[in-house]
Order: sequence, then structure tokens, then C-alpha cells
Amino acid sequence: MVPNKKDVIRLLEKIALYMELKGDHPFKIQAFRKAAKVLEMDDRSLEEIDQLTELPGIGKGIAMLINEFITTGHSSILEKLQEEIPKELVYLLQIPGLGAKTIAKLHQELGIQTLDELKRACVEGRIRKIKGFGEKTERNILQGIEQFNKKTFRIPLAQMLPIAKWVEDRLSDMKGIETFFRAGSLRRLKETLKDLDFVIATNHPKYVREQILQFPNIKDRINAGDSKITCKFSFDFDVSVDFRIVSPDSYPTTLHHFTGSKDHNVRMRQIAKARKEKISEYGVENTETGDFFTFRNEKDFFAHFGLPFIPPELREDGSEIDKVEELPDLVSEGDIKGDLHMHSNWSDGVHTVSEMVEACRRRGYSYVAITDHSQFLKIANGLTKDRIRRQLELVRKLNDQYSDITILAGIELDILPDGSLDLDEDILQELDVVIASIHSAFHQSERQILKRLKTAFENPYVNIIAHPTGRIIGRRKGYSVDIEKLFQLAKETNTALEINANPKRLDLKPEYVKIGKEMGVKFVINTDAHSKESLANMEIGVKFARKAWLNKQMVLNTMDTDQLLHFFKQKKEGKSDSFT
DNA sequence: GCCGTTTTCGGCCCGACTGTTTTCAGTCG
Repeated sequence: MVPNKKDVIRLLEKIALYMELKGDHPFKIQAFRKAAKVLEMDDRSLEEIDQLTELPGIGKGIAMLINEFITTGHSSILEKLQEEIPKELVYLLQIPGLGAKTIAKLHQELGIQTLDELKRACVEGRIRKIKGFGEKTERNILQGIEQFNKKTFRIPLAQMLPIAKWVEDRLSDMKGIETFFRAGSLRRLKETLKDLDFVIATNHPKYVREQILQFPNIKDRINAGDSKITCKFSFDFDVSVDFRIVSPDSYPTTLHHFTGSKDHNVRMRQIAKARKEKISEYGVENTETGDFFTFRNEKDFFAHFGLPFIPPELREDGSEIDKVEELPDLVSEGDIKGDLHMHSNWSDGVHTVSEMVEACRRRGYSYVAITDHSQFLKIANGLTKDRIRRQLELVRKLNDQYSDITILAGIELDILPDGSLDLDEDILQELDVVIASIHSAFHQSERQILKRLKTAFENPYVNIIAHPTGRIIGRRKGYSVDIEKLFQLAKETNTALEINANPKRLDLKPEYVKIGKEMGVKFVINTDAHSKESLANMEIGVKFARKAWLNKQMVLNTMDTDQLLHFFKQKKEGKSDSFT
């Protein structure tokens, strides 16, 4: 079997691991990791890449290694490393707190290779006898093994948000804090998180430190330094939380630093270095004059380097800094003129139609669509034709009461397992907006799913396909769908695709939205709210959409009411025209 | 190992915390 790109990436990363244990030069190891990363970031397959050395980070040596691997199926460099280093040691690297140097030493001194041998050596107190090791280290290794056995997985954003809020509520009540904010992958809005990070500005660091260490639910103190605290909190599951305590002067740079990503920071620091400057958590230093700069906010920090403010959710692999010129006028929450997917207590929502409308009015929307489930979803008390007509009446009446918001009568129409739609066209045509979605038979083949979606796309009354892949983050992968064909159908039929703002879903993901964006597909950002509180998820949905560098023009619900209705009307009339 | 309108040799992001040391190495983010 000819190795593919993924195999090559794995090979390079594996070699890096072995080199670490061997004690090779850190920069050499870094070079292998960088090469793996460069390959991963490149969209092309191996066959499509003419010259490997054209990629930045791949030189003669690594190119030769890759070519050997492709032609022979194995790598002499890896084989040589494997002769020197027992492969069990690579496994031990996953234990938190244990790095390559420690493992190598334990192997040298005590001949330890496996997890069991390591554990036994700790229990028998043999580790403390090695020079440079002590009792504490022994205990820490045991703890690390315990943690490793528990395998702390990344936790879905939706499960972490309430815990973040819990921490924020406590920080808000705390005395002596100037300001604080969430950082890390939470601030960047990653769909799963390893831990939570908070940056705190204060002139009384000791006082703040003491208060944090008194927080309830602390199960374990990992670090408790003057400026950095890491604690494990115990909720339904264990969550590690980092607190960074800094002076108000340094707060913006610290916030930037701990928002990351790591790659983003590395790129920023490279840029600083080229300007004879050095970025740290505390500020920017001119390495020639010794001048030290702090900033009022992150915007000023970026401006110092001639960059516009790069929103946290965009800070990923560092390329966003170099592509900043291409940064479009990103869609923002202020651009959103309405929410086109929500449920009332007519189906499985908790609030009445008028409560939902009132909540949307307070959000300043120009329009709102009430889209309860259709009859197929019995468990959600889906609406029959009769109930739809009754709700329609209610919506029309309610509409007469308001001059500042347009209430659209809608439905979330189920696409049935057999590929038909849950309601006939005679009722659909009476509605203002129809959202179609799949809630059943997820196991079907990609072809069957596509056939179902196609029926919906081609129906003249279906305006939007909701949560197009059906995933629930960390719980359900979703049905198998051919993304390119999905976008093609959306484009051809003038149907918008939903970016679902529910943090459990966040469906579609940015990688997909990027593809659709190139194809000229229209998106709509909806909360799918089942209560008025969840309407606030719009903020999350918009930020998530921004990860795909989506601009206002690509998002349906940034249009004003007339434009929106015009867009819907065009599909009904069979015209395919884009809006502007 | 890779790279170069400051360099083909000498850099490659930067700092906190811990545990073990008597000034620092290892790990982490």
C-alpha cells in the first residue's frame, strides 16, 4: 500500500517523539513537527505536490525521508530510532507531567519501559533514590499515571460554558479585581476545550490569589504561584481552570498571550523579533533600546505592529496574521436583523410565541420566525396541519400589534426517512418561511441522505436547511453527507444553509462553511432557541461563523425585511438570483 | 533539520511554577 499524506504526517510526528526520547536537539525535533504541520495545512494531496522542498519547513533531508517512505513503505531513520528506543517509552510521554528527559532518565537508571514498571518503581520508592528526584516527584508521577488512566478528553463547549459562567460569577463578586476576562480556547470559541483560562487584572495580586484558592469545588491545586494558579474543580466532571493574575498595565498583552492560539503567538513573536522587539505576557520590549511598551487594550497592541484587531475566534494557525489584508468585513452580531429558527411551547419550546417575539424585539431585531416542529416529531409535539393554521392565525394577529418587528410564520419541516417531506405543499405555501431538517434515520448511506436533502432543496417552499450535518459535538457525529454536493444543491436551488448557533451543535463547522463560501452559498445564522434565554446564543453563532471569515453579504439574516422576503419569494417563483 | 534584502553559520517565542538544587532543569501553555 502506498502511504498517503496522513501516513507521512504521522511518520514525521512519530519520529519527533522518538527523537525527543533520544535527546536530540529541540530545534531538530521542532523541524520535524513543523514539516508535519506544513503538510497538514497544505490542501493538496501528496501526488499534487511537485516538489516537497517548495514547502516552507521541508528541506532536503525531510524530503528525502518522505520520498523513501513513499517508494519503499518504510523509513530507515525511524527504524534506526526504534532500534535505540523501546517503543513503550513513547507511550509514557502521554502521562501528564512526564516529559522526554525524565522518561529517558528513568529508563537509563532503572530500566523502566512500561507503565506498570514505572508504577511499581514509584510504589517501591526506587525513584526517589535517583539524583535529582525526590519523594514529591514520585508522588507526582503516580498522580500523573492516575490522571492518564482517566484519560481526560476534551470537553464540548456547551458543557464548559455553564462552568465558565460559574467562575465568572465568582470573579465578578470578588473584591480587589480591576477587570478579568476569559482566555484560551474558550475565548477563541473552539468546539471542544481542554481547560478554562481566565486573565485577571489587579493591583492586589496576593489578595486575589487567596480568594481564588478559597473557591468552592476545588478538588486539587496543581499550581499556586503568585501570578498563576491552576486548580482542578469538581463538577459533574473534573475541569482544570487556569487563573493568570497580572497588573492592569500588562493585562492586554497577557490576555492576548493566554488567548493564543500557541501558533498565533509564535507568529506574533516572530514578527516582533524581526522588528527588534520582544513580546511577553507583560508587554513589548525594544531589544536594542530597552524601551518597554504596554497597551490600553488588545487593539492598540495589534496596532503597534501595524495590524488591525484580529478577533480571538480567528486566531488559529498564525496564517491569519499574514492574510490579514484579505480580512473581509466580517459579519458581526450588530449586523443580524433577525432570528429565523426558534421553537415555542406549541412544540418543544418553553415559552409562548408572544414571549419569544417580545424577547426578539428587546434584542432589536427587525424580524423573527417562529418555526416549531412539524407533526412527524411526536416527541416534540410537532404541529399538524390544523395546529399550523391555528398558530398562523395567532402569528398574524400578533403581527398586527407590532410596528417595529415582523413576525414570520414558519415551520421546521421534517425530512422523513423515506425521502418525502412531512407536510404537503398546500400548507407550506401558506407559511412565510420553511426550514427543513433531518431528525431521523441518521444511519442511512450518504446516497440516501443526499436524496432526502435533495427533495427538500428542490421544494419551492423550503427556504433553509437547518443544522445540515446533524452533529452534536462530542456525542453524535451526524449523518454522512457529501458536503460539496450539499453546497451545490444549496447554490442551485437558492436555498440557504443554517449555521446553528446552539453550542451543542455549531453545525456547520468552519471548514465546511469555508468551502461553501467559495461556492457562493448563502448562510443563515440561527439560534434554534427553545427558550427566550437561548436567543442569546446568536453571539456564539456569529463568532463561529466568523471562524470561516464570513462577511455580512453572505449571511441571509443580515438583510432587511423586504430583501429577505424577496429572497424567499424568488425561490417560490423559480428564479435563481442572488441577493445583494 | 531548516532557513537567509541584516546571516551559508547561528539562530529557531517566551516565561511561570515546581522540585530539586544551592543556581537550575524539566514541563507546560
